[in-house]
Amino acid sequence: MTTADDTRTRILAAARELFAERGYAATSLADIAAAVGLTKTAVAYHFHPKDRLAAEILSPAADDMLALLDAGHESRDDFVEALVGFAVRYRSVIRLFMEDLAGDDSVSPVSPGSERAVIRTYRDEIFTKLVGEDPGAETRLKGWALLGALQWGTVKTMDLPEDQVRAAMLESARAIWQDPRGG
Amino acid sequence: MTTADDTRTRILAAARELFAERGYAATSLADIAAAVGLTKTAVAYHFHPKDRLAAEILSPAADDMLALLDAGHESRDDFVEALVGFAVRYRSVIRLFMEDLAGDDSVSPVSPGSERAVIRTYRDEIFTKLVGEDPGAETRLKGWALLGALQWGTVKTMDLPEDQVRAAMLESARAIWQDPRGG
DNA sequence: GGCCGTCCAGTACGGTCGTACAGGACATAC
DNA sequence: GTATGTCCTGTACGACCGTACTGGACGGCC
Repeated sequence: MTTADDTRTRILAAARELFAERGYAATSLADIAAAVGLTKTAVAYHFHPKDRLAAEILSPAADDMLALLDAGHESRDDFVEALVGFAVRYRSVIRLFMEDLAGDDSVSPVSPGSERAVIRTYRDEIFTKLVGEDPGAETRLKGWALLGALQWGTVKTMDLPEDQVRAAMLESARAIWQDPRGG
Repeated sequence: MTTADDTRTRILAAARELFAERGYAATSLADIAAAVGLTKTAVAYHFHPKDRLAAEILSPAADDMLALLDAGHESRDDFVEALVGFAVRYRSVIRLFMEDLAGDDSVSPVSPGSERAVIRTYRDEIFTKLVGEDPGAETRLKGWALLGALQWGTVKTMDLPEDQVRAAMLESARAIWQDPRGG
C-alpha cells in the first residue's frame, strides 16, 4: 500500500514533468517508465489508459478552474487576476491544460469519449469571461495573446518562486488589456 | 514541369496549413497527402526526408530572421516592433518556427544533424536582443510572455487581415514591456 | 501450510509512423 | 518505334506507439 502509493506518486511526478517539457503526445509511457525506473507495462498497470494519467494530473487544476468560473468576478480585471493566479499555481500542468484548451476540434478527437475533452468545454466559457460575448477582432486577439503569454511566461520560468512569477505575470497580463491611450 | 511544380506548391500550402494547426510532429505525411489528394509516397517523393518539407516552409522566414538579427536596432522597442512585424508576416509558419525555437534541447534532437536545428541557434541571439544579456527574472519572464503572446495572437487570428493583426499585436507587445508605473 | 490480492516484468498484438524499392502511366527526345 | 526521364502508386519494411494477456515474486490472512 505504502510502496505502491509511492510509485504511483512518483509516476505522476515524472509524467507531470515530462508532459510539461514535451507535451502529451510526445511523451511515451516508456519515457515515463524510464524516468521512474520501471517498465512501460508497470506504468500502464497503474494508469490503464494513458488518458487517465493526464486526467489525474489535470484533475485538481480542472476542479479549481470550475470553481474559478463559478465565482463571480466584478470586473474583467478581477477575472484576469484570478486567471493569472490559476496559471501560476498550476504552471507545472498548464501546458497540458492548454493543449486540451486550444487544441483543434477537428484533429485528434482527444480519444473518442475521453475525459480529457472535458477541459475543452471550459474553453468557450473561459474565453467568453475573458473577452465577452461576440468580441471584436482586437479584443479576441488580445485574449489569445494573454493566454499565450500566460502559458509561456509560466512554463519557461519554473526555476523562479511562485510569488515572483505571479507578480510579474500579473503586470504583463494587465498591460495587455490596458488601453495605452488611457483606459 | 508546370504540373509537377503545381503539386509541389500545393503540397507546401497544405503542409503549411496543417503544421500551423497541429504542429510538426502531429502532422503525418498521410495527412498532408490526403489534403492534396495524393498518397503519402507521392509526398515523400517530392520532399525526401520529412524535415525538408518543414525546412523549405521555414526557409524564407529563417532568411528574414537572419536579416532582422543583422540589422541594427536603435532601441529594444525598435527590435520588438521588428519582431512583431516578423511574427505577423510569417504567422502561417510561426508555430513551426516556435517549435524549433523553444523546443527542449534534451528531447527529440530534431533529427540528428537536421537542418531544422538551425533555427534553434537563433534562439539565444533573438532572446538576447530581446531581454539583454544576463537578464533579471522579471525581464526573462516578460520575454517569454511576449513570445507566447506573439505566437498565439497571430496563429489564432488567421482570419483577420495582416494590418489589423499587426496593429493590435504591436500594442500588446509594447504594453508588456511598458513599466506601468511610467517608464 | 494453503490462498489470495497487489505489484510488476515479459511477451505479443494491432496500428501508425517515415521510408525504401519496384513498377506503371505519360510525355518528350531521338 | 524506342529510349529516357518525370510523376505517381502499390507494397513492404523496421521502428515505435499504447494495450492486453500471462506469469511470477511478495506479503497478509486464515
